[in-house]
Amino acid sequence: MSTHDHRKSRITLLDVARHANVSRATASLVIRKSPLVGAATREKVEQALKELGYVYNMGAASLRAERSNTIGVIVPTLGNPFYGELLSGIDNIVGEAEMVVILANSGEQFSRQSLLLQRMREHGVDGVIASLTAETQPDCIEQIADWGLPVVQVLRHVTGKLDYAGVDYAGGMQQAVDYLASLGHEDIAFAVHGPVHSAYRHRVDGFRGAMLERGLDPELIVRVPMTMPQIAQAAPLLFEQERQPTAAICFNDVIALGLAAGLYDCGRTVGHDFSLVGFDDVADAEATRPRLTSVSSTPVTVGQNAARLLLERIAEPHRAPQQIVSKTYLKIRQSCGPAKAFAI
Amino acid sequence: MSTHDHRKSRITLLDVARHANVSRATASLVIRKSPLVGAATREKVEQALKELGYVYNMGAASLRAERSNTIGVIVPTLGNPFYGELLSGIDNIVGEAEMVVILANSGEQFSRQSLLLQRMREHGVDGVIASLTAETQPDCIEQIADWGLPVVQVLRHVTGKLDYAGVDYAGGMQQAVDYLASLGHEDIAFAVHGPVHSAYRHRVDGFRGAMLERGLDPELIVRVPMTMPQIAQAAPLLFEQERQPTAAICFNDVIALGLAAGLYDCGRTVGHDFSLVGFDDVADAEATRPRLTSVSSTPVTVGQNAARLLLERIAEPHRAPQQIVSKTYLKIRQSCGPAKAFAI
DNA sequence: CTGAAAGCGCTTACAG
DNA sequence: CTGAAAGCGCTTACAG
Repeated sequence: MSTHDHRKSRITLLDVARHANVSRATASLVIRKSPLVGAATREKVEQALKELGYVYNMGAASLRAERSNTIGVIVPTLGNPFYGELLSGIDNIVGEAEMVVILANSGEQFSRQSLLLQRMREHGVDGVIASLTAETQPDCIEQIADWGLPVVQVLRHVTGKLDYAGVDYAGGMQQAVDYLASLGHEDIAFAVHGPVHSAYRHRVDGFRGAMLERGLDPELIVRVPMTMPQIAQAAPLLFEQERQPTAAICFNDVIALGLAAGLYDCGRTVGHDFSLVGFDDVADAEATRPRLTSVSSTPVTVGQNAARLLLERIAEPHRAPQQIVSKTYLKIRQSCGPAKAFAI
Repeated sequence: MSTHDHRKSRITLLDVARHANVSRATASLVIRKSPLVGAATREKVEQALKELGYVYNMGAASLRAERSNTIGVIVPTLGNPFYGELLSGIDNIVGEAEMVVILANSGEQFSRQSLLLQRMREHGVDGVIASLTAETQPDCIEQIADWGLPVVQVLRHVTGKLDYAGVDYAGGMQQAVDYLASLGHEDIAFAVHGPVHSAYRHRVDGFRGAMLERGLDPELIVRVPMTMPQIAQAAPLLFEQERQPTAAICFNDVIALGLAAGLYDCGRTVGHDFSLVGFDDVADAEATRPRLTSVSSTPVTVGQNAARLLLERIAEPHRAPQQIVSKTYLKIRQSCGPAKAFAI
């Protein structure tokens, strides 16, 4: 193959060293900003570096140093803007540490996730941040840690033996329920969808707990489809329950936005005839009318936490597993109003 | 540092070869699925691979083979869901090729973009897909190609000397203008924001061209802010122009969604009092009421095109620069209605 | 179809 | 503070 025949033959550290009249080891020290090398020598070498247009070969360095300055990130989807923000947060911190992220998308498929994990291992990543699929068993993921590959779980918690950065979903649910209750709502639905992972269970448990605490019926849980138009069409489901809810909390903003649209289609006025609380507080929560009240789950912060946890773990492989659970906060806008009796 | 002392000492190809009673070169051939090796030998080696739990060391292979099976992707932001979909498309194709993507976010900053490009080069990526910042000059990016690093431009076109995968923005504008004109609109605004790059200019030029073609005033271009709430607040700007528009085409759906909200706040009924066409057709276009009519720019497809172009370029470095410009299509929903005279 | 040798470009002890 | 040597784990010609 002539794949690389246009590639200029590489300038190596040895070339630089010769040009500067030092040994290769010295040049290496200069590059890595070691304090062991004298100012004059450093100067000479840096000059040579520039004159020759030297490019550091991370691959070669990795091979020797057994560290690639690369971390893997596995997300279950890139369709939800929430994950874009999470990635932003991760990218911030990883970039600051002069490392680089290898991104992959599992599509919520366990088998694909395994493949990606394997691929990342072959690429020699220094660690992995993953939002694991619902099917992931604790031993599966602990085994990866046994490979010597640090893993931090993000958003979805599978095992207590590994680091985790997530969101206090139960607390968020509590905030949503408290708020609706303060407006007089008693029949509150919880609209959910998607695979049943820890983030799902924590939300459901949080909802049930908060409702029970107030002596309210915690069983008004309705499952809706995945895509926007389907969710909108499913809005009438809310009223086919045994008890008629006057408000709904949504698993995420995708559902909230979809239901808001569907309720509109049914002739309901959100914030007046019916109250709606979203979850995540994505950018578009601000763009619908009425503006969507939503529990913010601060994805950028969660991403940053996960990245910090991973960097710390890499530096200190044997410390006890850490957890950082971010508080949510309720962003009150216009989609909720006081409860009132109304006829269908 | 004891960073890696928990790492099991690695099984190498040599270990495998010994275990299978063959030479290292033979084991290497088996791994790379070369047809040169006999079935019996292959069997033996594959057995050994499994028994020892061998993990391929891509880093070592890269060093020797001068190919990392890694490609770099630089996006200007991760906040817009549009880029999430673009990444999905890239990830598909790159993953199929058993390669991996290194992701970075330039934040629309040229200096950061330069840093990232350099970093990717040091990591030895086989090529880069980049949505370049507005300040990027042709020579800057051509120089990168001179490094021997294949680059494909995505969405934003800087130079004809390198591959490009994009969208027929001018065609999309034509579709939007034609559609609004067919509804009787004559005073059509174009709402824009953000940095002035090729994708920006092509849209503006497309708008102007399409308007002129019909003898309509092409100068109703209004700049709005970047964030959702600010855009909504800026909606009245539409009516502070010399001529009162009865419709607006938006640079992207973020603007369209923001303006739709702002128009609602002004007491206008979108699709009735005022017509709105978005651009990109993101998921939420389906979720607002009235549903947003939008020019779809098929981001997943564009991502796939860019990735294919890059893989081809890597295989064939000397072929002429290619361009793949995807057609847009108008997704008609509910946000446009017939033009009619109305008093403010 | 298989083997022995060299080398990709670094970093790491070890001397001095 | 600097240098000479070894080696990270693979692939690549080159023989046979």
